[in-house]
Amino acid sequence: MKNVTLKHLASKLGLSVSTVSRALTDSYEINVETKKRVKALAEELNYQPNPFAAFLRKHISKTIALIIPEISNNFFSLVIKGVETICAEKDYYVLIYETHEDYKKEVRITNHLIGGRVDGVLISVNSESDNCQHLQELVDRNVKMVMFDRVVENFNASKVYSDDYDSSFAGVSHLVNRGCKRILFLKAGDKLSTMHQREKAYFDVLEKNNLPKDPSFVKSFVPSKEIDLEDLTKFIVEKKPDAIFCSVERLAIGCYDICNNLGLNIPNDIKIITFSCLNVARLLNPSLSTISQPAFEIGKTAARLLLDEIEGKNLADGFANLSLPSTIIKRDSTRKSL
Amino acid sequence: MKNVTLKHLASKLGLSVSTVSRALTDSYEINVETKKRVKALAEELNYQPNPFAAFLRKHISKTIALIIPEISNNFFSLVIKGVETICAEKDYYVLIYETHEDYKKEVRITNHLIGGRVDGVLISVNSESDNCQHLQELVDRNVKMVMFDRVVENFNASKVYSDDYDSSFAGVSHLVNRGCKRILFLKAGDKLSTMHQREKAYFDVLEKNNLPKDPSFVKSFVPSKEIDLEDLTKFIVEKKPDAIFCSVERLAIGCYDICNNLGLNIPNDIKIITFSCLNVARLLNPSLSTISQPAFEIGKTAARLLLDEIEGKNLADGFANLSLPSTIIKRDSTRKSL
DNA sequence: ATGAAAGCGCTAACAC
DNA sequence: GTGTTAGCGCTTTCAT
Repeated sequence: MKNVTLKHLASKLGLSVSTVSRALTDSYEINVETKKRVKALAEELNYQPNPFAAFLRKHISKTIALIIPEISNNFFSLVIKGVETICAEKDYYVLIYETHEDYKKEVRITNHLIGGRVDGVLISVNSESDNCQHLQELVDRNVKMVMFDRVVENFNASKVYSDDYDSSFAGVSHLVNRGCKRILFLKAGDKLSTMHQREKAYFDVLEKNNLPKDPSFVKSFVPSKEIDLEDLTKFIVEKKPDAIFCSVERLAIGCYDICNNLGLNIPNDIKIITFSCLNVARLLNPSLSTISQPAFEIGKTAARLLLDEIEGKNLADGFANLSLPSTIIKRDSTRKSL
Repeated sequence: MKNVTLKHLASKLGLSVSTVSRALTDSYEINVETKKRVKALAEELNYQPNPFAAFLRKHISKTIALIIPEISNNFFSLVIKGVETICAEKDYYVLIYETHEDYKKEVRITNHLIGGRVDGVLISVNSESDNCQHLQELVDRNVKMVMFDRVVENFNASKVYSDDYDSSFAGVSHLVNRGCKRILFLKAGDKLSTMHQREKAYFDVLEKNNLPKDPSFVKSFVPSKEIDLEDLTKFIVEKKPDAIFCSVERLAIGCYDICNNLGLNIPNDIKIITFSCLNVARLLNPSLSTISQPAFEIGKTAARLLLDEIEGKNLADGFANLSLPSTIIKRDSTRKSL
């Protein structure tokens, strides 16, 4: 069975291609009866317009790209869900790309998008680079862009992120309130503004509470690599922390494993809190205290901003800059020690 | 900045469009020097071919669709990763669609794909329907298809799934070996062959061990809905099981919560084993025994089959039918009772 | 109210 | 080797 085209419909109906096209788009100039006939046959043969041909004329693909570091990650898969929700409503299609935290892959992807494959891009940048030329080029070629979560501070685009500073401040303060004095901060990457915010909050809490601010208590991990558990174990043994503030879920999971190995009791020996959207955090042993970013909302908000921009419903005053609140949930991993 | 087209390049170089096109595809008929000049300029201006125009000529989009019930699900997000891995290698692009277990959405999606948007489709069908006309229509219009995990038995397409019967048999046998006699089976949906396999294995184990085969010990949940915890609680209270065999992770999580509420100890009062790809299963309280399907492998294998089919590297003998082995991991939730 | 024809950017058959 | 031309399926002037 061949695909049904306008031409087919036209010849079957004894009409011209252009009439059929107009009938299907409900043009006011077309006779009501004709419209009915056309639509009936289109329905019957299940005519589906060829999106590529339409694009070539209109330069609108009704497709956006979603560029993220990793799909199998609770945070990002919730973001995807949010994006899909909005795009489905507005009949946009979503192309998902993974960078695996690799700058080169990110460049390859954005180059690929230059050809005019998509109307816009939602991106959470990789954590390894601060060079944004490839992003600028996309924007220059009129591909709309909205950044989310991992945003580039000095880049001209709308941005949606979470309240990294405030929620980190609350998280570390919670540890201090539980009596912790030797708090490690485990970072994922050095270049992201999100990480800078979290680190700043960490030190500010220490300062506010007159606790020593020791830079050697901060350790940075390369997000694209497996966590080096041996290395982390050494670090923990050496620093003898009474708490760990993790900036990503994977680090907290690693800490759980290490504490189990070392026979350290959570929370009596060490308390742990982490950024995470893990839905079974309450069922862990012990249940894990989390700072949960509003991933689904971030996805929805970023998608809405992007589609508005694509459709010209632009904000009068330049770019949006939205911070959405995270939720801090205190569970047993930061319970008072016995 | 306008997008760079072949026309631009051609006029800048004083060549015809077709020469430029051929130079870029490394046609043997083009002068080496010319090729160099063309490629240099293309590089300089970062020329990216318009994929829509190319498609319109060649009817090859180098894009496939991946249709799954849910993205934020450990199993499916690993499948996505597998698919992406293969497709990235071969320079194919992946369009991800979610059905949310909704038959109508699935039809809407497949209709959308009829227009010629993709060269092929990877699908894990929704669990609510047994009508495959919409899938047949896609295939009829020459869109290649490979089914994975949730396959339709009597549909003509290559299929990749896991060893549902064998792994279920092993899982239920494990419970019986631990001394369990009142084992509940919690199903997700009634229409999928995967569920039939799992159910058959469940009853076969009971029969083999001369345990009563009581159909009222099987309960079916609608996968698209939130689990009704009250209802499930009643069921557990009424049946007084000593073990629960869950066919999806969400059900096991629900059981954990219920046992916590009822003050039932896992594994002493009730043992639990479930199909799941949860990577923190070992850290739950108690650690959760799982049957883990090879999600990443399933994704890779299905993608390979599909791309081969698209590129005409067809299997001589019709369709592939591959079953990949799951891994059963025995943890504390099925530990011997004290 | 309908049709004819041009053109989106690209490829490929056919000249020369 | 390179240019000319037609056409993929669609939308959109411009005619009628």
